[in-house]
Amino acid sequence: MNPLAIPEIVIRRLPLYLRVLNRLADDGRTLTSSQELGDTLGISSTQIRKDLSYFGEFGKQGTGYGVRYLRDQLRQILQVDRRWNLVLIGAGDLGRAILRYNGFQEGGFSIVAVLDNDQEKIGRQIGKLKVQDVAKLPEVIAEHGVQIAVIAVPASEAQEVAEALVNAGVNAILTYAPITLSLPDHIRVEYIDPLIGLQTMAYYLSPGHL
Amino acid sequence: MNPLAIPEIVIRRLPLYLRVLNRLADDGRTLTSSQELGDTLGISSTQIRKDLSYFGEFGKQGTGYGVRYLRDQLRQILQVDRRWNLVLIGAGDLGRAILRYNGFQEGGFSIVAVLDNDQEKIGRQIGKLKVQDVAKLPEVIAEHGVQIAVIAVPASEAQEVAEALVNAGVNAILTYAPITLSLPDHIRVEYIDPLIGLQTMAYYLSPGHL
DNA sequence: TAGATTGTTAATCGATTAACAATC
DNA sequence: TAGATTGTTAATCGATTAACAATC
Repeated sequence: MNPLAIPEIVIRRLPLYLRVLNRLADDGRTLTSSQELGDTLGISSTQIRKDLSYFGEFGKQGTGYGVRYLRDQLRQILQVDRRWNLVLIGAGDLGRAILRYNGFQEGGFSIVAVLDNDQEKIGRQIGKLKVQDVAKLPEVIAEHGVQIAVIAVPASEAQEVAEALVNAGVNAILTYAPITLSLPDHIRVEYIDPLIGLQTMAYYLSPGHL
Repeated sequence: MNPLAIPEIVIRRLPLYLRVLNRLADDGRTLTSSQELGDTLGISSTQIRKDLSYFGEFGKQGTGYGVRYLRDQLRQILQVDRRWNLVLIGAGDLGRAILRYNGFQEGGFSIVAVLDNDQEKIGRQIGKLKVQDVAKLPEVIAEHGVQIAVIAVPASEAQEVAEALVNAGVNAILTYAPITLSLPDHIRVEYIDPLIGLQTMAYYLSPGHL
């Protein structure tokens, strides 16, 4: 293995740090510390300093971190100091909610197209986008240089959609369908599944755990 | 610490196992193995057997696991062999998407009320539920014996809503707002934040990582 | 019986944290 | 200077996995 490889669990915490830094910057704060970041997130300050140390030295002893500076550095590290074009598959309620959520935009991602296979939905306007036929997938992907797709279709269709996306050249997928996708190893997949959290909480809410 | 305490990371995998078992049962399968479950989820078979061993012995050597039996056992362990009543705060696009998603229902959770603070939305019908004034929170929680709430309001309102929920007696929260909630330690909180996954993937999509 | 698969132990691997020198 | 906080090392802690006896 690459001796410089950074643990994925570290990479996964960087967006959390970035989220807090964005918030601090919005609040007009100029300085922060690993202590403050950790308290906000429920993480130890040591862990935050250790995580950051994989990438460089961003703070000043006795002073802490410049909020904007650290934010910009994290954006660079995560490659969200530029814009990623996304396609969204599925124009149902969930798809619409995703389209109206500003967070993607603010986080560095632009949804440039929404596609569906339902003739009823194709052609409808949602915000600034018109729902396109999923058959147009290859053209849309090529046209916008899309590398990341978002799946918001029923579980029963997700695998098929995912394969079409991969065939069209996408190499990362964020899926809301509660099903494990079976795809080539080099395709990155992230799952959003609210049931995991709910069922985990249910376990801890049972009498023996409270 | 309790020497019998089971690592949370183990608890968090059980819903994944349950999801696959539900699927296998729907497909009419009667037997499975740790190998098959692991292959489906991208987890080692050893880890699955080890995880299950915290709770008992559910399989037969040489044969594997009965799909329905293991599914029922996991439901019992996770306490989703019964129904949990949820309240949903926020009747925007996301709230509506959550209400129409069957997965909660199938996973053991029933959304029994939806509340909002927007006079425009209060009184509207969404599916079987009428949007109620968030001021009614305490009564609604008491009436339905709600222990778990789902937050689908903008980030700027999430902390306030969370505090109201805790005051009304809720002790677990699933939140879609991209903000870390500051709440008493005994309150369980689960976060759904699509940006974490997207930004993690962006990191790995950069030229040096592909 | 032979083959398959579980449940479990012990070893390995990897992540977190305590401690502290450096230094602003 | 005194106080605060970083960056880093080494120790600790915890999770994963390899190996295998048990047994269906």
